[in-house]
Amino acid sequence: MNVFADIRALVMTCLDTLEAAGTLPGGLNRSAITVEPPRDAAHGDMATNAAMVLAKPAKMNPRAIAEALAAELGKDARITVAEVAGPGFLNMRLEAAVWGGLIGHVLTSSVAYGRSDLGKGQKMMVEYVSANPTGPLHVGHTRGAVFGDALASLLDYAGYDVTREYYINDGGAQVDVLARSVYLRYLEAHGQEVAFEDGTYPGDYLIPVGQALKDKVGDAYVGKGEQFWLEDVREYATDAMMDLIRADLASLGIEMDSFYSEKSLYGSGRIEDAIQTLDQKGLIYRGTLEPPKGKMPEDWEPREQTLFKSTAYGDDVDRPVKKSDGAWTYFAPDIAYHYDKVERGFDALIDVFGADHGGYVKRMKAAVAALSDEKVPLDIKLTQLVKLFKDGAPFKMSKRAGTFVTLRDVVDQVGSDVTRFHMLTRKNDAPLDFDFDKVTEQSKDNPVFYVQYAHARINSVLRKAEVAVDDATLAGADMSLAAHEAELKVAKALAEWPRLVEIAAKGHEPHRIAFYLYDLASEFHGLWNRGNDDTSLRFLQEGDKATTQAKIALIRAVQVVLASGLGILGVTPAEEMR
RNA sequence: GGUCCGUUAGCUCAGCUGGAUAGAGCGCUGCCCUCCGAAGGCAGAGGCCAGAGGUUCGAAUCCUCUACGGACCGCCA
Repeated sequence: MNVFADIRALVMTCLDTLEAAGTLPGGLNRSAITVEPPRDAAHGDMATNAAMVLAKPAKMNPRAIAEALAAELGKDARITVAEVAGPGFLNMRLEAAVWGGLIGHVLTSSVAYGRSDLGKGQKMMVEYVSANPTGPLHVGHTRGAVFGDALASLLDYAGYDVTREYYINDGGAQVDVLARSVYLRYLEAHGQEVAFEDGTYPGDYLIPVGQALKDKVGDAYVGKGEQFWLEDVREYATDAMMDLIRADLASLGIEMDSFYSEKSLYGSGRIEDAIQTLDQKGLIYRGTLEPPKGKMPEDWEPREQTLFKSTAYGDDVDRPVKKSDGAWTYFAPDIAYHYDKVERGFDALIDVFGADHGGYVKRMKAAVAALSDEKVPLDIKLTQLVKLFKDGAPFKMSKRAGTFVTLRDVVDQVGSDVTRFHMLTRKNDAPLDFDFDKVTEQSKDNPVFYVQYAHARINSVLRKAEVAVDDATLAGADMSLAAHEAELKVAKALAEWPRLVEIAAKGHEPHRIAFYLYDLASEFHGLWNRGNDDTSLRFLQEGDKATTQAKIALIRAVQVVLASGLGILGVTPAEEMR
């Protein structure tokens, strides 16, 4: 049940009637007609722009259309007032019973209230994290992980068939570096002195990996050249790193549906296939790129390469798929990987990258557009930097100084719920401040706490109530007993939930959920506070079971929606505050 | 030099894809709370939506240019 959609449908019906009566010409495009909450609640419960949208194509005065439409809408039992305002807005007030009915509906639907069939079961892939398997995840990855996971849940809630995937970059030179680094730790485990030169990973996290390798193979690799051990150690080490990463993700409650190995593409013919497919479309050629404008790299010299004509799909320059020595660039397996996504039958793709990958957006979109004949849309969401603060002062990360902050450091300090919620209180493309002290503060300033507190507070009322508080009973409560203007305001906030889910899902913007939850919590706390002055607004009305039940039904409905929203964000609703 | 992102109250940020008098929290100012629901509550001040053009019934939102801040910019992943 979506009250806004219901009323929009009613507007459509009324327009049909007007057309049939000859008041309006037929065949007008109605797609731009919206039914929304007005910015100022004093204008009513809902407003439609129908008259203004239709005025031009109908060659009629918007106010004339609005007045005819208002008369028609007024005939519906749900509408108490429909009046024309300003240039042709149509403001409507709804019968209190509509809001009361909504509460019953929320309680019988539970988490299904707000679910949408917007996605119509379309297959959608969200690729996220995809960090190189060379070490534990750090703070930057954390934001991408949380964002991607919440986005996936949101799309699932909005009716898409979602697959969560991690692309393992295990095919490039960085995993050779990893293997060499682990080998050094392996020698160390055998009691040798080793030096970590530039270009190796000196992190402590590889010590147990070197030890485990020793336990597994003994001294088989000691004193041997790379040709004997590199491949084995590489595989062993990347597996170990992926175990580490999986555990990191699990600490945030993230579980991928699948992991896709870049390495598996090499030698399988898939890269060749993908490039050949582009070639057949006339998009592959041999050529030499112009030098980059502005700052010229010192060792730049023109070289002929195999290029993808990404400019045919909006990129700024064509991109190399083969290096001058004939080996694939990193871009080639990426193309093959995305081709594979298309071939697996996904209707739409989303990639979540860190902002430092912003330069690859156009070429990746170009590749997918070319490979899917522009049938499969690819949206790329970039997550901006996380700025860490401790005691109010910026906290600089440095590998060298040992102040490198991992995902695990953050989760261990503030917990998964706080981390996840806070990371979603900002748009993905705006930088985010993360203050270790502020995010755990128990005050109204902290949205995480404020939303959780609302949920817990409702629990506390439910515990104290001396009436039946199961949802089935509450759903049957006489809501006319909780129809004070302040209470209707809360019900109206609940009515916006399904609409908000669709808006957030369409825009791929999970942060909207977090902001909505804050607003809803704020409505609830506001109602609670009014009960301090006006005892008739308190939820527990001694000696009046029917009224108490109606009031509890209202706040229990709030709790249902809070729980649904928190569920999308991957945050556990708090049962009580410590 | 180019591309992408950002610029909204003193500060940190929302703004429902073009709607009415642009919102929230913090901070500030003034009231209220010392028994029953204050890990606070109520009210107020505070804005040329970076700037300039354009598009139309209507622009913080769309287009162009400019300024400032950030990220990235053959053959590293």
